[in-house]
Amino acid sequence: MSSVKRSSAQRLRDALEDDIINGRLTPGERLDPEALGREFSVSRTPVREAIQQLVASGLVTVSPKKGTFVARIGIDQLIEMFEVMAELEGMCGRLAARRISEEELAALREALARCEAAAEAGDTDEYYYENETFHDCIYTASHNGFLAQEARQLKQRLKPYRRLQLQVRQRMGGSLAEHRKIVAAIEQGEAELAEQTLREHVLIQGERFSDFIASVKKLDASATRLDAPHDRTRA
Amino acid sequence: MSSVKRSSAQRLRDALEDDIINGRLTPGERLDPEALGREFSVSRTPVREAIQQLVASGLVTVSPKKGTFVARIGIDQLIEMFEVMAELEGMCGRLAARRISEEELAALREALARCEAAAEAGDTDEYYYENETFHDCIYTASHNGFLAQEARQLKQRLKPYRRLQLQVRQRMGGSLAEHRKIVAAIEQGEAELAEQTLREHVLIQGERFSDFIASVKKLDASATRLDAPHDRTRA
DNA sequence: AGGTCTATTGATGTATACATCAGCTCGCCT
DNA sequence: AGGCGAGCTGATGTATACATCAATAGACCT
Repeated sequence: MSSVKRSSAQRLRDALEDDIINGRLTPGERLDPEALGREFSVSRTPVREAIQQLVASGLVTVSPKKGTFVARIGIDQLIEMFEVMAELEGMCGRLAARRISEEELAALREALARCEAAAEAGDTDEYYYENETFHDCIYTASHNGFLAQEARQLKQRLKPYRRLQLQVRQRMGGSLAEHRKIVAAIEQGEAELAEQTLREHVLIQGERFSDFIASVKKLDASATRLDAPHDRTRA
Repeated sequence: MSSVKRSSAQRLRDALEDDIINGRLTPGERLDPEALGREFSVSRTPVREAIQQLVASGLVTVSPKKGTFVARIGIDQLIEMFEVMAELEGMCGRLAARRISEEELAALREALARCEAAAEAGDTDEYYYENETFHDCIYTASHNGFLAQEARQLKQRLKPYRRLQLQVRQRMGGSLAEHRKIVAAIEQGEAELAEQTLREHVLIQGERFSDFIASVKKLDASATRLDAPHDRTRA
Protein backbone atom coordinates (compact mmCIF):
# COMPACT_ATOMS: atom_id res chain seq x y z
CA MET A 1 0.00 0.00 0.00
CA SER A 2 3.02 2.20 0.09
CA SER A 3 2.82 3.51 -3.44
CA VAL A 4 0.77 1.09 -5.45
CA LYS A 5 -1.22 3.78 -7.19
CA ARG A 6 1.48 5.87 -8.71
CA SER A 7 0.86 8.16 -11.62
CA SER A 8 1.70 7.22 -15.17
CA ALA A 9 4.54 9.68 -15.17
CA GLN A 10 6.08 8.05 -12.11
CA ARG A 11 5.80 4.56 -13.53
CA LEU A 12 7.29 5.69 -16.78
CA ARG A 13 10.08 7.47 -14.97
CA ASP A 14 10.95 4.35 -13.02
CA ALA A 15 10.82 2.23 -16.15
CA LEU A 16 13.13 4.53 -18.07
CA GLU A 17 15.44 4.92 -15.11
CA ASP A 18 15.69 1.17 -14.82
CA ASP A 19 16.34 0.83 -18.53
CA ILE A 20 19.13 3.35 -18.37
CA ILE A 21 20.73 2.00 -15.21
CA ASN A 22 20.62 -1.57 -16.40
CA GLY A 23 22.06 -0.79 -19.77
CA ARG A 24 19.04 -1.43 -21.94
CA LEU A 25 19.36 2.19 -22.96
CA THR A 26 22.94 3.25 -23.54
CA PRO A 27 24.33 6.75 -23.02
CA GLY A 28 23.86 8.86 -26.10
CA GLU A 29 20.85 6.91 -27.31
CA ARG A 30 17.85 8.85 -28.43
CA LEU A 31 14.51 8.91 -26.64
CA ASP A 32 11.41 9.44 -28.73
CA PRO A 33 8.59 10.82 -26.57
CA GLU A 34 5.86 9.83 -29.00
CA ALA A 35 7.14 6.28 -29.31
CA LEU A 36 7.31 6.03 -25.53
CA GLY A 37 3.79 7.37 -25.31
CA ARG A 38 2.54 4.70 -27.68
CA GLU A 39 4.47 1.99 -25.86
CA PHE A 40 2.96 2.90 -22.51
CA SER A 41 -0.40 4.02 -23.90
CA VAL A 42 -0.16 7.51 -22.51
CA SER A 43 -0.02 10.94 -24.05
CA ARG A 44 3.02 13.12 -24.41
CA THR A 45 2.34 15.01 -21.20
CA PRO A 46 3.29 12.34 -18.67
CA VAL A 47 6.11 11.24 -20.95
CA ARG A 48 7.45 14.74 -20.91
CA GLU A 49 7.06 14.86 -17.16
CA ALA A 50 8.99 11.66 -16.66
CA ILE A 51 11.74 12.90 -18.95
CA GLN A 52 12.03 16.13 -17.03
CA GLN A 53 12.47 14.25 -13.81
CA LEU A 54 15.21 12.20 -15.39
CA VAL A 55 16.84 15.40 -16.62
CA ALA A 56 16.79 16.66 -13.04
CA SER A 57 18.40 13.40 -11.96
CA GLY A 58 21.09 13.89 -14.56
CA LEU A 59 20.27 10.69 -16.39
CA VAL A 60 19.02 12.28 -19.61
CA THR A 61 19.69 15.52 -21.42
CA VAL A 62 17.34 17.40 -23.67
CA SER A 63 18.60 19.73 -26.37
CA PRO A 64 15.90 22.13 -27.54
CA LYS A 65 14.81 21.45 -31.11
CA LYS A 66 17.31 18.64 -31.42
CA GLY A 67 16.01 15.84 -29.28
CA THR A 68 16.27 14.09 -25.96
CA PHE A 69 19.06 11.63 -25.29
CA VAL A 70 20.31 9.42 -22.54
CA ALA A 71 22.90 11.53 -20.77
CA ARG A 72 26.46 11.05 -21.80
CA ILE A 73 28.89 12.03 -19.11
CA GLY A 74 32.26 13.27 -20.21
CA ILE A 75 35.34 11.51 -18.95
CA ASP A 76 36.45 14.51 -16.96
CA GLN A 77 33.17 14.82 -15.16
CA LEU A 78 33.07 11.08 -14.65
CA ILE A 79 36.35 11.28 -12.77
CA GLU A 80 34.98 14.12 -10.69
CA MET A 81 31.90 12.12 -9.84
CA PHE A 82 33.93 9.13 -8.76
CA GLU A 83 35.97 11.42 -6.56
CA VAL A 84 32.82 12.64 -4.83
CA MET A 85 31.45 9.12 -4.63
CA ALA A 86 34.56 8.01 -2.78
CA GLU A 87 34.17 10.85 -0.33
CA LEU A 88 30.53 10.06 0.34
CA GLU A 89 31.31 6.40 0.88
CA GLY A 90 34.14 7.29 3.20
CA MET A 91 31.89 9.58 5.18
CA CYS A 92 29.28 6.82 5.48
CA GLY A 93 31.95 4.50 6.80
CA ARG A 94 33.22 7.02 9.32
CA LEU A 95 29.75 7.68 10.68
CA ALA A 96 28.83 4.01 10.61
CA ALA A 97 31.86 3.17 12.72
CA ARG A 98 30.47 5.43 15.42
CA ARG A 99 26.76 4.86 15.10
CA ILE A 100 26.11 1.35 13.82
CA SER A 101 23.62 -0.69 15.82
CA GLU A 102 23.85 -4.38 16.65
CA GLU A 103 21.20 -5.29 14.11
CA GLU A 104 22.91 -3.28 11.42
CA LEU A 105 26.25 -4.82 12.27
CA ALA A 106 24.72 -8.24 11.96
CA ALA A 107 23.28 -7.31 8.57
CA LEU A 108 26.68 -6.02 7.51
CA ARG A 109 28.38 -9.26 8.52
CA GLU A 110 25.70 -11.18 6.68
CA ALA A 111 26.31 -9.11 3.55
CA LEU A 112 30.03 -9.75 3.86
CA ALA A 113 29.40 -13.47 4.19
CA ARG A 114 27.29 -13.44 1.03
CA CYS A 115 30.08 -11.62 -0.78
CA GLU A 116 32.53 -14.27 0.36
CA ALA A 117 30.23 -17.03 -0.82
CA ALA A 118 29.78 -15.41 -4.20
CA ALA A 119 33.52 -14.87 -4.56
CA GLU A 120 34.24 -18.47 -3.64
CA ALA A 121 31.70 -19.64 -6.17
CA GLY A 122 33.22 -17.33 -8.73
CA ASP A 123 29.80 -15.91 -9.47
CA THR A 124 30.55 -12.38 -10.65
CA ASP A 125 26.91 -11.38 -11.11
CA GLU A 126 26.05 -12.54 -7.65
CA TYR A 127 29.09 -10.78 -6.25
CA TYR A 128 28.07 -7.60 -8.00
CA TYR A 129 24.65 -7.76 -6.40
CA GLU A 130 25.88 -8.67 -2.92
CA ASN A 131 28.53 -6.00 -3.15
CA GLU A 132 25.76 -3.48 -3.61
CA THR A 133 23.95 -4.80 -0.59
CA PHE A 134 27.14 -4.58 1.43
CA HIS A 135 27.68 -0.93 0.59
CA ASP A 136 24.03 -0.15 1.12
CA CYS A 137 24.29 -1.56 4.63
CA ILE A 138 27.02 0.96 5.36
CA TYR A 139 24.92 3.78 3.95
CA THR A 140 22.09 2.84 6.26
CA ALA A 141 24.38 2.38 9.23
CA SER A 142 25.62 5.95 8.86
CA HIS A 143 22.32 6.98 10.45
CA ASN A 144 22.23 9.93 8.13
CA GLY A 145 19.29 9.35 5.83
CA PHE A 146 20.10 12.33 3.66
CA LEU A 147 23.66 11.18 3.15
CA ALA A 148 22.50 7.66 2.36
CA GLN A 149 20.05 8.99 -0.18
CA GLU A 150 22.67 11.11 -1.89
CA ALA A 151 25.09 8.23 -1.98
CA ARG A 152 22.53 5.91 -3.54
CA GLN A 153 21.52 8.50 -6.08
CA LEU A 154 25.07 9.20 -7.20
CA LYS A 155 25.80 5.49 -7.34
CA GLN A 156 22.83 4.96 -9.64
CA ARG A 157 23.96 7.77 -11.83
CA LEU A 158 27.36 6.15 -12.18
CA LYS A 159 26.01 2.67 -12.67
CA PRO A 160 25.74 2.78 -16.47
CA TYR A 161 29.46 3.44 -16.59
CA ARG A 162 30.52 1.10 -13.84
CA ARG A 163 29.20 -1.64 -16.03
CA LEU A 164 32.09 -1.05 -18.34
CA GLN A 165 34.57 -2.45 -15.92
CA LEU A 166 34.67 -5.99 -17.13
CA GLN A 167 37.45 -7.22 -14.91
CA VAL A 168 35.19 -7.79 -11.94
CA ARG A 169 36.54 -11.30 -11.56
CA GLN A 170 40.08 -10.07 -11.09
CA ARG A 171 38.89 -7.48 -8.64
CA MET A 172 36.81 -9.81 -6.53
CA GLY A 173 39.67 -11.06 -4.41
CA GLY A 174 41.05 -7.65 -3.59
CA SER A 175 37.61 -6.20 -3.13
CA LEU A 176 36.74 -8.90 -0.66
CA ALA A 177 39.87 -8.32 1.37
CA GLU A 178 39.04 -4.64 1.55
CA HIS A 179 35.52 -5.48 2.64
CA ARG A 180 36.91 -7.46 5.55
CA LYS A 181 39.12 -4.57 6.57
CA ILE A 182 36.17 -2.21 6.39
CA VAL A 183 34.00 -4.43 8.56
CA ALA A 184 36.80 -4.83 11.06
CA ALA A 185 37.28 -1.08 11.29
CA ILE A 186 33.58 -0.48 11.78
CA GLU A 187 33.35 -3.25 14.38
CA GLN A 188 36.07 -1.64 16.40
CA GLY A 189 34.70 1.84 15.96
CA GLU A 190 37.80 3.08 14.21
CA ALA A 191 36.10 5.81 12.27
CA GLU A 192 39.10 7.29 10.50
CA LEU A 193 40.35 3.90 9.39
CA ALA A 194 36.95 2.93 8.07
CA GLU A 195 36.72 6.20 6.17
CA GLN A 196 40.15 5.87 4.66
CA THR A 197 39.71 2.26 3.68
CA LEU A 198 36.35 2.85 2.09
CA ARG A 199 37.53 5.88 0.21
CA GLU A 200 40.41 3.94 -1.30
CA HIS A 201 38.14 0.98 -1.90
CA VAL A 202 36.02 3.10 -4.19
CA LEU A 203 38.91 4.93 -5.79
CA ILE A 204 40.84 1.78 -6.59
CA GLN A 205 38.35 0.98 -9.29
CA GLY A 206 39.31 4.23 -10.89
CA GLU A 207 42.93 3.21 -10.58
CA ARG A 208 42.84 1.26 -13.76
CA PHE A 209 41.89 4.39 -15.50
CA SER A 210 43.67 3.38 -18.64
CA ASP A 211 41.30 0.50 -19.20
CA PHE A 212 38.36 2.41 -17.89
CA ILE A 213 38.86 5.48 -20.02
CA ALA A 214 39.43 3.31 -23.01
CA SER A 215 36.07 1.68 -22.43
CA VAL A 216 34.34 5.00 -22.08
CA LYS A 217 35.91 6.34 -25.22
CA LYS A 218 34.84 3.26 -27.07
CA LEU A 219 31.31 3.82 -25.86
CA ASP A 220 31.55 7.44 -26.86
CA ALA A 221 32.57 6.55 -30.36
CA SER A 222 29.83 4.02 -30.97
CA ALA A 223 27.22 6.22 -29.35
CA THR A 224 28.22 9.21 -31.42
CA ARG A 225 27.45 7.31 -34.54
CA LEU A 226 23.99 6.56 -33.19
CA ASP A 227 22.48 9.77 -31.96
CA ALA A 228 24.21 12.77 -33.33
CA PRO A 229 23.72 14.01 -36.86
CA HIS A 230 27.26 15.22 -36.67
CA ASP A 231 29.85 15.78 -34.02
CA ARG A 232 28.11 16.88 -30.87
CA THR A 233 29.46 19.81 -29.00
CA ARG A 234 30.66 18.10 -25.91
CA ALA A 235 28.58 19.01 -22.91
CA MET B 1 23.69 35.15 -25.29
CA SER B 2 24.20 32.04 -23.27
CA SER B 3 20.70 31.83 -21.84
CA VAL B 4 18.88 34.97 -22.80
CA LYS B 5 15.99 33.17 -24.41
CA ARG B 6 14.94 30.83 -21.70
CA SER B 7 11.54 29.22 -21.64
CA SER B 8 8.75 30.49 -19.46
CA ALA B 9 9.09 27.48 -17.22
CA GLN B 10 12.75 28.21 -16.67
CA ARG B 11 12.15 31.85 -15.85
CA LEU B 12 9.38 30.94 -13.49
CA ARG B 13 11.53 28.30 -11.85
CA ASP B 14 14.31 30.79 -11.24
CA ALA B 15 11.87 33.33 -9.89
CA LEU B 16 10.30 30.90 -7.46
CA GLU B 17 13.67 29.53 -6.46
CA ASP B 18 14.87 33.02 -5.72
CA ASP B 19 11.73 33.78 -3.75
CA ILE B 20 12.19 30.69 -1.64
CA ILE B 21 15.91 31.13 -1.07
CA ASN B 22 15.59 34.77 -0.18
CA GLY B 23 12.77 34.22 2.23
CA ARG B 24 9.95 35.88 0.33
CA LEU B 25 8.30 32.48 0.40
CA THR B 26 8.68 30.73 3.72
CA PRO B 27 8.80 26.96 4.26
CA GLY B 28 5.32 25.54 4.59
CA GLU B 29 3.72 28.31 2.57
CA ARG B 30 1.29 27.32 -0.09
CA LEU B 31 1.86 27.73 -3.81
CA ASP B 32 -1.16 28.25 -6.01
CA PRO B 33 -0.37 27.24 -9.59
CA GLU B 34 -3.27 29.21 -11.05
CA ALA B 35 -2.34 32.37 -9.20
CA LEU B 36 1.26 31.99 -10.36
CA GLY B 37 0.03 31.48 -13.88
CA ARG B 38 -1.95 34.71 -13.75
CA GLU B 39 0.97 36.56 -12.21
CA PHE B 40 3.37 35.51 -14.94
CA SER B 41 0.78 35.44 -17.72
CA VAL B 42 1.32 31.83 -18.57
CA SER B 43 -0.82 28.74 -18.44
CA ARG B 44 -0.67 26.00 -15.87
CA THR B 45 1.63 23.83 -17.96
CA PRO B 46 4.87 25.78 -17.56
CA VAL B 47 3.93 26.53 -13.96
CA ARG B 48 3.59 22.86 -13.31
CA GLU B 49 6.87 22.24 -15.04
CA ALA B 50 8.67 24.79 -12.91
CA ILE B 51 7.17 23.33 -9.77
CA GLN B 52 8.30 19.85 -10.73
CA GLN B 53 11.82 21.06 -11.16
CA LEU B 54 11.70 22.64 -7.74
CA VAL B 55 10.38 19.39 -6.33
CA ALA B 56 13.34 17.63 -7.85
CA SER B 57 15.61 20.20 -6.21
CA GLY B 58 13.97 19.53 -2.88
CA LEU B 59 12.73 23.08 -2.47
CA VAL B 60 9.05 22.27 -2.96
CA THR B 61 6.86 19.36 -2.01
CA VAL B 62 3.60 18.46 -3.66
CA SER B 63 1.00 16.32 -1.92
CA PRO B 64 -1.49 14.84 -4.36
CA LYS B 65 -4.95 16.28 -3.92
CA LYS B 66 -3.80 18.46 -1.08
CA GLY B 67 -1.64 21.13 -2.60
CA THR B 68 1.90 22.24 -3.30
CA PHE B 69 3.96 23.85 -0.58
CA VAL B 70 7.38 25.25 -0.03
CA ALA B 71 9.35 22.35 1.38
CA ARG B 72 9.62 22.15 5.11
CA ILE B 73 12.64 20.23 6.23
CA GLY B 74 12.41 18.43 9.54
CA ILE B 75 14.95 19.23 12.21
CA ASP B 76 16.47 15.78 12.05
CA GLN B 77 16.99 15.95 8.33
CA LEU B 78 18.28 19.48 8.66
CA ILE B 79 21.02 18.27 10.96
CA GLU B 80 21.84 15.51 8.52
CA MET B 81 22.09 17.99 5.68
CA PHE B 82 24.40 20.25 7.63
CA GLU B 83 26.56 17.24 8.36
CA VAL B 84 26.87 16.52 4.66
CA MET B 85 27.41 20.18 3.87
CA ALA B 86 30.35 20.26 6.25
CA GLU B 87 31.84 17.24 4.56
CA LEU B 88 31.48 18.71 1.09
CA GLU B 89 33.04 21.98 2.19
CA GLY B 90 35.87 20.11 3.83
CA MET B 91 36.48 18.12 0.68
CA CYS B 92 36.53 21.29 -1.38
CA GLY B 93 39.12 22.72 0.97
CA ARG B 94 41.27 19.61 0.83
CA LEU B 95 41.27 19.56 -2.95
CA ALA B 96 41.73 23.31 -3.20
CA ALA B 97 44.83 23.12 -1.02
CA ARG B 98 46.37 20.82 -3.62
CA ARG B 99 45.02 22.25 -6.84
CA ILE B 100 44.42 25.97 -6.43
CA SER B 101 45.92 28.19 -9.12
CA GLU B 102 47.57 31.55 -8.63
CA GLU B 103 44.59 33.41 -10.02
CA GLU B 104 42.22 31.52 -7.81
CA LEU B 105 44.41 32.11 -4.80
CA ALA B 106 44.38 35.82 -5.56
CA ALA B 107 40.59 35.76 -5.81
CA LEU B 108 40.42 33.91 -2.51
CA ARG B 109 42.62 36.51 -0.81
CA GLU B 110 40.49 39.23 -2.31
CA ALA B 111 37.34 37.61 -0.95
CA LEU B 112 38.98 37.35 2.46
CA ALA B 113 39.89 41.02 2.33
CA ARG B 114 36.31 41.94 1.52
CA CYS B 115 35.13 39.86 4.44
CA GLU B 116 37.56 41.69 6.70
CA ALA B 117 36.35 45.04 5.42
CA ALA B 118 32.72 44.11 5.98
CA ALA B 119 33.48 42.82 9.47
CA GLU B 120 35.38 45.97 10.35
CA ALA B 121 32.50 48.07 9.11
CA GLY B 122 30.09 45.91 11.07
CA ASP B 123 27.98 45.43 7.97
CA THR B 124 26.36 42.05 8.52
CA ASP B 125 24.55 41.96 5.20
CA GLU B 126 27.72 42.73 3.33
CA TYR B 127 29.61 40.15 5.36
CA TYR B 128 26.94 37.57 4.55
CA TYR B 129 27.35 38.24 0.87
CA GLU B 130 31.15 38.29 0.88
CA ASN B 131 31.19 35.17 3.00
CA GLU B 132 29.32 33.43 0.22
CA THR B 133 31.83 34.63 -2.32
CA PHE B 134 34.65 33.39 -0.13
CA HIS B 135 33.25 29.89 0.08
CA ASP B 136 32.39 29.87 -3.59
CA CYS B 137 36.02 30.62 -4.38
CA ILE B 138 36.99 27.48 -2.53
CA TYR B 139 34.39 25.44 -4.40
CA THR B 140 35.83 26.62 -7.67
CA ALA B 141 39.41 26.08 -6.54
CA SER B 142 38.66 22.44 -5.83
CA HIS B 143 38.83 21.92 -9.61
CA ASN B 144 36.01 19.48 -9.32
CA GLY B 145 33.08 21.04 -11.10
CA PHE B 146 30.68 18.34 -10.05
CA LEU B 147 31.61 18.73 -6.40
CA ALA B 148 31.29 22.49 -6.65
CA GLN B 149 27.86 22.16 -8.20
CA GLU B 150 26.66 19.80 -5.51
CA ALA B 151 27.99 22.06 -2.79
CA ARG B 152 26.26 25.10 -4.23
CA GLN B 153 23.02 23.24 -4.65
CA LEU B 154 22.97 21.95 -1.10
CA LYS B 155 23.91 25.36 0.21
CA GLN B 156 20.97 26.89 -1.61
CA ARG B 157 18.68 24.28 -0.23
CA LEU B 158 19.82 25.14 3.28
CA LYS B 159 19.72 28.86 2.76
CA PRO B 160 16.11 29.43 3.87
CA TYR B 161 17.04 27.96 7.23
CA ARG B 162 20.43 29.54 7.59
CA ARG B 163 18.58 32.83 7.59
CA LEU B 164 17.24 31.91 10.98
CA GLN B 165 20.60 32.36 12.62
CA LEU B 166 20.27 35.92 13.73
CA GLN B 167 23.49 36.16 15.62
CA VAL B 168 25.60 36.77 12.55
CA ARG B 169 27.14 39.80 14.17
CA GLN B 170 28.43 37.76 17.07
CA ARG B 171 29.76 35.17 14.70
CA MET B 172 31.58 37.56 12.42
CA GLY B 173 34.71 37.76 14.48
CA GLY B 174 35.13 34.05 14.94
CA SER B 175 34.16 33.34 11.38
CA LEU B 176 36.76 35.75 10.10
CA ALA B 177 39.51 34.17 12.19
CA GLU B 178 38.58 30.78 10.79
CA HIS B 179 38.64 32.20 7.28
CA ARG B 180 42.20 33.32 7.84
CA LYS B 181 43.20 29.89 9.07
CA ILE B 182 41.58 28.32 6.04
CA VAL B 183 43.38 30.58 3.61
CA ALA B 184 46.67 29.96 5.37
CA ALA B 185 46.19 26.21 5.15
CA ILE B 186 45.33 26.37 1.47
CA GLU B 187 48.26 28.68 0.75
CA GLN B 188 50.65 26.22 2.31
CA GLY B 189 49.02 23.25 0.65
CA GLU B 190 48.11 21.65 3.93
CA ALA B 191 45.18 19.69 2.63
CA GLU B 192 44.18 17.87 5.79
CA LEU B 193 44.30 21.02 7.87
CA ALA B 194 42.22 22.93 5.36
CA GLU B 195 39.67 20.13 5.31
CA GLN B 196 39.46 19.92 9.07
CA THR B 197 39.20 23.65 9.57
CA LEU B 198 36.53 24.09 6.95
CA ARG B 199 34.52 21.19 8.25
CA GLU B 200 34.49 22.64 11.72
CA HIS B 201 33.86 26.11 10.33
CA VAL B 202 30.60 24.88 8.86
CA LEU B 203 29.64 22.73 11.81
CA ILE B 204 30.22 25.47 14.36
CA GLN B 205 27.11 27.21 13.17
CA GLY B 206 25.24 24.12 14.13
CA GLU B 207 26.94 24.26 17.49
CA ARG B 208 24.39 26.63 18.89
CA PHE B 209 21.81 24.06 18.15
CA SER B 210 19.72 25.13 21.07
CA ASP B 211 19.04 28.51 19.52
CA PHE B 212 18.90 27.13 16.05
CA ILE B 213 16.47 24.36 16.79
CA ALA B 214 14.35 26.77 18.74
CA SER B 215 14.15 29.01 15.71
CA VAL B 216 13.20 26.15 13.46
CA LYS B 217 10.55 24.94 15.83
CA LYS B 218 9.15 28.41 16.03
CA LEU B 219 8.98 28.52 12.26
CA ASP B 220 7.39 25.10 12.26
CA ALA B 221 4.70 26.20 14.63
CA SER B 222 3.74 29.34 12.76
CA ALA B 223 3.90 27.61 9.41
CA THR B 224 1.77 24.73 10.64
CA ARG B 225 -0.95 27.14 11.47
CA LEU B 226 -0.81 28.45 7.94
CA ASP B 227 -0.97 25.45 5.68
CA ALA B 228 -2.51 22.72 7.76
CA PRO B 229 -6.08 21.58 7.20
CA HIS B 230 -7.01 22.85 10.66
CA ASP B 231 -7.04 26.42 9.61
CA ARG B 232 -10.04 27.00 7.40
CA THR B 233 -11.04 30.38 8.76
CA ARG B 234 -9.12 32.10 6.03
CA ALA B 235 -8.98 30.40 2.67
C1' DA C 1 -26.63 13.77 19.64
C1' DG C 2 -23.26 11.12 17.41
C1' DG C 3 -21.54 8.63 13.70
C1' DT C 4 -21.55 7.30 8.94
C1' DC C 5 -22.51 7.65 4.27
C1' DT C 6 -22.66 10.43 0.28
C1' DA C 7 -22.28 14.42 -2.69
C1' DT C 8 -19.64 18.37 -3.56
C1' DT C 9 -15.46 20.65 -4.24
C1' DG C 10 -11.04 21.66 -5.48
C1' DA C 11 -6.75 20.01 -6.26
C1' DT C 12 -3.54 17.31 -9.27
C1' DG C 13 -3.05 14.30 -13.38
C1' DT C 14 -3.84 13.57 -18.34
C1' DA C 15 -5.13 14.27 -23.19
C1' DT C 16 -5.09 16.96 -27.25
C1' DA C 17 -4.39 20.83 -30.25
C1' DC C 18 -1.65 24.68 -31.36
C1' DA C 19 2.59 27.77 -31.44
C1' DT C 20 7.32 28.34 -32.05
C1' DC C 21 11.66 27.83 -33.57
C1' DA C 22 16.19 25.66 -35.10
C1' DG C 23 18.20 22.59 -38.38
C1' DC C 24 17.97 20.59 -42.81
C1' DT C 25 17.06 20.42 -47.61
C1' DC C 26 16.22 21.88 -51.88
C1' DG C 27 16.41 25.20 -55.28
C1' DC C 28 17.88 29.60 -57.00
C1' DC C 29 21.24 32.95 -58.13
C1' DT C 30 25.98 34.18 -59.28
C1' DA D 1 29.63 24.17 -60.00
C1' DG D 2 29.46 26.30 -55.61
C1' DG D 3 27.65 29.26 -52.20
C1' DC D 4 23.58 31.26 -50.33
C1' DG D 5 18.90 31.85 -49.02
C1' DA D 6 13.99 30.66 -48.33
C1' DG D 7 10.80 27.18 -47.16
C1' DC D 8 9.89 22.85 -45.02
C1' DT D 9 10.17 19.60 -41.39
C1' DG D 10 10.19 17.91 -37.00
C1' DA D 11 11.32 18.73 -32.54
C1' DT D 12 10.17 21.04 -28.06
C1' DG D 13 7.27 24.49 -25.64
C1' DT D 14 2.62 26.17 -24.45
C1' DA D 15 -2.41 26.59 -23.96
C1' DT D 16 -6.77 24.67 -22.91
C1' DA D 17 -10.19 21.27 -21.77
C1' DC D 18 -11.22 17.14 -19.48
C1' DA D 19 -10.62 13.19 -16.08
C1' DT D 20 -9.68 11.56 -11.64
C1' DC D 21 -9.62 11.23 -6.98
C1' DA D 22 -9.14 12.49 -2.06
C1' DA D 23 -10.48 15.63 1.48
C1' DT D 24 -14.33 17.88 3.24
C1' DA D 25 -18.74 19.12 4.71
C1' DG D 26 -23.37 18.29 4.85
C1' DA D 27 -27.40 15.52 5.65
C1' DC D 28 -29.34 11.37 6.83
C1' DC D 29 -29.94 7.44 9.75
C1' DT D 30 -29.56 5.22 14.25
